[in-house]
Order: sequence, then C-alpha cells, then structure tokens
Amino acid sequence: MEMFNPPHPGETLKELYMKDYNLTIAKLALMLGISRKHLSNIVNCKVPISTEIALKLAKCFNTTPEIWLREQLAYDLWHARQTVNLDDVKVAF
Amino acid sequence: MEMFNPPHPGETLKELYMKDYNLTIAKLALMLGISRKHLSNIVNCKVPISTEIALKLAKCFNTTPEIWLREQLAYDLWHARQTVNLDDVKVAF
DNA sequence: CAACATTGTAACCTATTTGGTTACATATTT
DNA sequence: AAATATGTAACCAAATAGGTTACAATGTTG
Repeated sequence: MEMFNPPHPGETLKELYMKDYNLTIAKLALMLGISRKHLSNIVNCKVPISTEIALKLAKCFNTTPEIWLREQLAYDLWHARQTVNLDDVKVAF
Repeated sequence: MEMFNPPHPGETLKELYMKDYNLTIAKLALMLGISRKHLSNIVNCKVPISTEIALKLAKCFNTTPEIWLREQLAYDLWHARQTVNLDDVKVAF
C-alpha cells in the first residue's frame, strides 16, 4: 500500500517522453489520432489514460501499454482509497 | 504480449473465492454492499471490476485490490488489442 | 412432490466518463 | 510584432457503472 500520491501517467508522458522527443501537445495529439484538448487533459492529469490510448502511446513510443495502465491503476487506486468507504463491507472469515 | 484470452477476474472470484467460502451471489452482494444484479454481471464476465469494487473485494477476502485490477487490466488489454486500430498512429523516432 | 433458495435477465433509470468540435484568450517563442 | 502553443469554456454524443423491481427458470432439500 503506497504511502504517497503516485504520479499520474500524464506527468510521465510529459516529462519523460514528450520532452525527450521534443513533441508539443498539438503535434503528439496528431500523431496519436486524438484531439489536442484530450491530450492536454491527459498531460495535466485531468483525465485517465484509457486502454485505447495506452495502446496508441505504446505504439508511438515503443513501450508496453502496461506501463501506462499500471501507472494509471496505481494513481486511481490511491485516490479511491481516500474516498471509498469500506466500513460496511463484511469480511469473509 | 499474451497469446491467449486471459480470464476475467469474475471467473477467479467465482471459482477461487466464492466456491471456497461457500458464498452465493446474493450473499456476497450483500456483504460487499452492491446489487445482486451487478455481482451476477461480474461473475458472468459481463462487466469489469471497478476500482471501488476491487477495494471491497480486497477487504472482504483479505487480498490486495491490485490482484483484481491487474487481472481486469490484462483482460481489457487483450480485448482492446483485437479491436483497436493502430494503423494511423505515427511512431516517434 | 412441494417448498424454498438461487439465479439470469429484462425493462427501466441516473450519474459519470470518455472523447469530440469550435472558439477564444492567454502564454510563449522567434 | 508575428507566429506557435496552450488552457479552457461551451457545447455534444456514446458508452459505462450501477441501481431498482419484477419475473421466469433453475436447483436444492425436507
């Protein structure tokens, strides 16, 4: 159970990939075939990376789609822990 | 990249957990605090396990939520690969 | 067999999410 | 100053997650 707020994969995309390849949001959006607005929302951590977009990133940057989705999963899970109430869930033993 | 259709986590839930603990769909739904219909859809592989439900399963069966979500991820990814068209995605190098 | 428990599913509903377009104002570079 | 790049608002559409209620079809068991 992670103690600290894991990074949003959009941050990784921006800092580790777009920076290295000198890609603007507008250029990369075109390359991926998604809207500039949506990519902007991704790199600003406003929306999650979907399975479909993970596949596109994977092809574009020659990664696995899993690295994007596992980072998204960690991010989502951390935030869900802060909000989901489990008090009424019964334990099975 | 997995060659074969990975199992839906609902199958695991049914075969490995509900069977062991002798839980019916109706009983477990109550314990988790979700509707019987929704749990039925999960164990019949009709709908995915959400982050929230993974947290509930984790508390109920004393697992990590990750085991449910990673299995879901593998399932989703495999199916997305069969449908998402990546032909128009440009490679960044 | 009769009674009961369990299940799948249909019909319906609501809120949220994913993604798009267009337009405009603000940065940031050159 | 001109050109480029960005954030974001106002829209919109399709899909998703999850709920309720009701009913028919199973299984199970006294």
